[in-house]
Formats: sequence, C-alpha cells, structure tokens
Amino acid sequence: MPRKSPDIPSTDARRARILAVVRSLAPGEVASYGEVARRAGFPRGARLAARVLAANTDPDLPWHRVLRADGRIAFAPNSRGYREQARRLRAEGVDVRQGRVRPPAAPRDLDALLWRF
DNA sequence: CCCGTGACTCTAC
DNA sequence: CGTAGAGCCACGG
Repeated sequence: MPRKSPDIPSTDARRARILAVVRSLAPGEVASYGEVARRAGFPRGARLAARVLAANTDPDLPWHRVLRADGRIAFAPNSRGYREQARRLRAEGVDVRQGRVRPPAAPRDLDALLWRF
C-alpha cells in the first residue's frame, strides 16, 4: 500500500541527513546549525540540527565543528561542552577567541567590485 | 491536544 | 556590542 506522505521525510530520515552533513565537515571546517540544516535540505531546521547533535551518541561524529550563526559556541560559557568544543576546535587549528570563531573576512576590494558596475 | 523547553535564527530597537 | 520578540521544529508531560 502507498505510504501516507512520501514527500515529507520521516524524522529518522531527517536525523540521518543532518548527521551525514555533519560528518561531511572536514577538520578545521565549521558551519552553523542553520547551515547544516540547509545543506541537509531543511531551510528552517536549525533547531532540528541542534536537537540531533544533542541526542547523538556516536563518539566519532565531529559535532564540535557546528556553531551558532554568529560563530559562537552554543554551550553556556565555561560549561563542560563549551570547554570541550573549544579544545577540539583548537586541536584542528581553528582560531577560537572568547568562545567564538573568527568569521571569514570580507574581500578587501568589495566596494570596488560593487561600484565597478 | 495544549504547553513548555531547547547545542537556533532573524529582525528591530 | 546587547536585549526582546517571534518564528521555527521535535519531544515529552
């Protein structure tokens, strides 16, 4: 018999897609919860991504490469997870300052680029 | 079924 | 930079 809703992926399927994206992050590469969700196909699934990580048990999952949209670590400052995440990121050469990862600098000649039109 | 609770995000002040 | 509110999604009571 036909399935009830073939179009909307089950919660399990969503969880799997989210995990796949997180696992695809290379060492030293970081992404926000929202970005992870988007890559997995869920434009508004930031909270979903967070939930999936919170429930994860796989010790090999690179969960530490996922941060808030502004580059800050999501855990409460100085909490267990906070310190652990900062430690893991630095171990990969990521620059973490005040619980925050340096955002990519804008191109120096961005203005020239825009005004050249 | 309503309601509270997050490893969230965006927009307005 | 900081706070407040609203939207968002899955879960558990």
